Amino acid sequence: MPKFYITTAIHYVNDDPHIGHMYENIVADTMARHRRRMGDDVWFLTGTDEHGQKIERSAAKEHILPIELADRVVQTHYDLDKKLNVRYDDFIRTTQSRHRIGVLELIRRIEERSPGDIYKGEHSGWYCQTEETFIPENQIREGRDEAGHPVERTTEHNYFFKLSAYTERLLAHYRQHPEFIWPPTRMNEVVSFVEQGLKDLSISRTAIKWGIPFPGDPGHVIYVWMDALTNYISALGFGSGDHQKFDAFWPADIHLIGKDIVRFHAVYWPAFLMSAGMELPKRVVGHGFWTRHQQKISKSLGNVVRPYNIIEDFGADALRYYVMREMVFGQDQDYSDEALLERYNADLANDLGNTISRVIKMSDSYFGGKTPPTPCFDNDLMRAAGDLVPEFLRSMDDLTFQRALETAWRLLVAINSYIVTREPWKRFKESGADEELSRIIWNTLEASRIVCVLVAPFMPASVREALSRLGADPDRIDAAALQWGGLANGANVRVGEPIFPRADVAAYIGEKTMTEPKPEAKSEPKPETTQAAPPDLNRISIDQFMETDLRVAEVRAAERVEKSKKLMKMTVFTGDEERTIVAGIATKYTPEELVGRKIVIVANLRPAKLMGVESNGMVLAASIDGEPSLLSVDAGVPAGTKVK
RNA sequence: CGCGGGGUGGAGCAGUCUGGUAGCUCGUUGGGCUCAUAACCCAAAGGUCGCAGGUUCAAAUCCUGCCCCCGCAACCA
Repeated sequence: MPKFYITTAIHYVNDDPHIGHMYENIVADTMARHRRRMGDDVWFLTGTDEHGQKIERSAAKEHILPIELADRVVQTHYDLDKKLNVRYDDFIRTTQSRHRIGVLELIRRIEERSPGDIYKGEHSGWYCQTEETFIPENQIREGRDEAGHPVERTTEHNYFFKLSAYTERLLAHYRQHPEFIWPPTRMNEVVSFVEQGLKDLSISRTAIKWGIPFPGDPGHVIYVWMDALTNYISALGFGSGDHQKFDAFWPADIHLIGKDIVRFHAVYWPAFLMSAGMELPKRVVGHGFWTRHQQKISKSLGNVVRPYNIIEDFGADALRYYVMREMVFGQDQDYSDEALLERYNADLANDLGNTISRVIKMSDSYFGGKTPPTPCFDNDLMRAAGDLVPEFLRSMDDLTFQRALETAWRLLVAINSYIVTREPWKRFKESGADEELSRIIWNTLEASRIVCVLVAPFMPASVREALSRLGADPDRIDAAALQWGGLANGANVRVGEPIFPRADVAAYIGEKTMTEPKPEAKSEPKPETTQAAPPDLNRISIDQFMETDLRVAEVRAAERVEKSKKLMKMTVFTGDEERTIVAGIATKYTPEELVGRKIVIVANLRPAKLMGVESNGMVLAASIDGEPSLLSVDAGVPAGTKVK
């Protein structure tokens, strides 16, 4: 029996899970379920990354231990996976002892197989605590890194991994295994990155305490990648007395990850493994991101999507179907409740649900609650299924899930078309439940059954229900069940409430976004579905506010900053002095309309250099989608007036 | 020369690697059906596949150049 080992990235426990985590686990689960039903011996691993400074600090902020924070967030992942019907075989936490054992064993093997690959060196540079990494000199500006996080000058003695020695070997591996990285665009990126030459990698830290102590040098902890990536083998018992699973399942068939961490999985990880003399994973698959209004989803933008309400109200399968059907696998995709519900209505309620309900109802009323007595092995639906099933399977192998589902839906269209052409209701009136009618109805049931079996990995719960209503065995979703003829004659069918009741999109969206509960709405008002929890309502004191020196200033001169798209350099008079302020308002305002204008500035802001120009303060402006609108005061207010 | 992703009927998107009648969903229009969840079926309208060259018997697809849009970063203190 072929084995299939699939992993997700381990999720960092500094935040509750969002659509990105859900998506990754849904994809992995779907693939795992599909391989399992096709007969593979499947092992599906997911888990959490729980070490590092960010966790250490978040925990400290809440006055709890890092492990307590991790325990709490891990629980939300457990709960969510359960809700989503994500059935993993194992869940690894990097704080577990089995993981520590695996990491230490990997290091031991590297030292044994490739002496010198791990060495102690000095690492000095700008360290960003938010990113938990040293930032190259050229990316530092005003004490901050490119993302605006503060950096601090740090020197430490670290252990390094001799990544530089693997440049050629990695490139050779990519050449020999063009399928190693998917999709191909990511492969190109990685190749060009490696071709520029690799630098050795720092693999330990002394500044961090929350991690696995470095073997033989407990002042160091093992740094993120050497720690985190190893989960894929430590979870299999690598380094422990019980390595049966490791022997059976390593190397991984698919590491499913976000496109942002392809580099680590396709460069660092194989290099570690080469150094340890171990087999490399077969494939690194980088999926795209969910966006919100074409924007990257991020905590700081406050547009994190957590469609808990959708799951609650429409079921996990609705979300599972949507993400698999809507996203072209590998690319980015915009999320919206509206799109999800439209898909839900069009595909699940109208097509899948309605068709099943339609054929069951006919079978029920024409054949006394049973599947018809006569099967049929020569008809259009059988031929359609015969064409579509292999096509579906090919798409699954190609990871084109969107196309696979489209293919399954073509069979639904064929069923509906078949029904309309045959007009069974007319036939029943004319000649009753004769053999011809039996064949017709059986064909529609059988074809529906096959659609269900096809999509079972995508919507496990709904398909079980549908199959049992159709009179089929809900557990039979394997490759053999895709053959025509699986439906028994004379089995009980069951008419029931719609599996996918139609959603009133406008009403639902309206209801969910209303702040005031509808007086007559029978369901309870809920917070807006896709918005993150409202921002912290931590109030500040008046004293804290007074620390901000807001005052009126008069613009004396203004000019655009050269080569800059949005920066305007202004000379403003603050009542006692003139100073230079740079602001990102050039998209909206011209220098001419600014001069003479009275604006409001933050006067006691630390200076900062923008495009080489030092700015001493900040102008206040409201901004709509990045379009600034300056705050101003009446002309009579003198410059320097305090604003509060 | 910053990195990346795009530009395909009204909207949202496949298809581009592996050239060969331009496809899907929604929407619109007309017709049909009444078994089904106001669902379903059929048909129609609607596209110079960003622009310009080139390769080819044949280009949305390959090559060259250009234009535009969107992320990210440089620059929203």
